[in-house]
Amino acid sequence: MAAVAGKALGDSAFSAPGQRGTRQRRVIREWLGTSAAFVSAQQVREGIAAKGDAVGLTTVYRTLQALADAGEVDVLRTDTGEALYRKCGTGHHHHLTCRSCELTIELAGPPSVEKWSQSTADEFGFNDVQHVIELSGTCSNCR
Amino acid sequence: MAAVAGKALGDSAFSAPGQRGTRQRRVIREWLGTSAAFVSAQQVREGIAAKGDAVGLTTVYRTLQALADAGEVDVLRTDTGEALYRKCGTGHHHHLTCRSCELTIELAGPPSVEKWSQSTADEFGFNDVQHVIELSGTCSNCR
DNA sequence: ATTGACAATGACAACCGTTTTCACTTAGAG
DNA sequence: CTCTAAGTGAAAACGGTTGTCATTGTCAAT
Repeated sequence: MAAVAGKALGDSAFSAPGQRGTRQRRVIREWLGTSAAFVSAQQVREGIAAKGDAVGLTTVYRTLQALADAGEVDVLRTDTGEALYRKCGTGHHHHLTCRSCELTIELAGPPSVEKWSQSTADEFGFNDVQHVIELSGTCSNCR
Repeated sequence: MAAVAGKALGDSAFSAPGQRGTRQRRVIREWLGTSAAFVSAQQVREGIAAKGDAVGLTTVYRTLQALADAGEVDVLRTDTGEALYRKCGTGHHHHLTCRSCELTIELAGPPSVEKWSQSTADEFGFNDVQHVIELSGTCSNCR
């Protein structure tokens, strides 16, 4: 149910068996690539509409979810529960976000967390640990 | 806007000017104290109802929010956007949560993060940094 | 003890992001 | 070209949360 096959199939995602290449998916992925910030599903739709393309909100939600499942985008929740998406660079990283303007900076984690999280997991008998670190503060502009 | 004054006022919260001591608030705080896990607003209400007390859902939401603002409870969001609350121990801490059963363990942070987050914030010109670390994994029971 | 002002409550409706439904369209294999 | 299952999207459903507003309760002042 959850897991999508998604093997290595060249560099074009959505080539998994039973997945079709449609205009909508192409447009959404392209648009995401141009945005550096975290955006909501609605913003994606608006951004695309502003370019003259139209994609149904339902499709935006479904596509973003698929991208998230495939690990192509990061997802995070605002404190109102809204989901924000962002095309993520390769590899593991964390975020420093301005509480006022939402400016987000991608960070490498502190060198020691990997070890710490693993040993903590071991200590409590947990497997497959993942860690998320979010820093928030007030950026120089919003000071 | 974010920061709440919350001075030392003895050990009774809800003593801020213009705040009254009501049955509902007492009951909610008491019930929270008996639950070690993260719970939703609805669960709080049900738990209280099961004890024979009745509190309106609206009041539960408002009270939990007030407690969260006052720093008396931790808030986190499930991946469905639902808010979960938990009476937190004193001081700063993090969580290790089982992705399957939601079992949550309270952790002290790795020793170096404080320094790291401060220096990272400095580097990017951010003030008032806060950090959140969430570890997730599969606990031994859910293996 | 009584009063009165205003905080608090709670049933209910509104909100809003997200998901489901379902009839219609379309990509792409044969 | 044809066929079929995947994809689409408008609209409705959903579910957690927040707003509304008439009523109730607290507590300081009397």
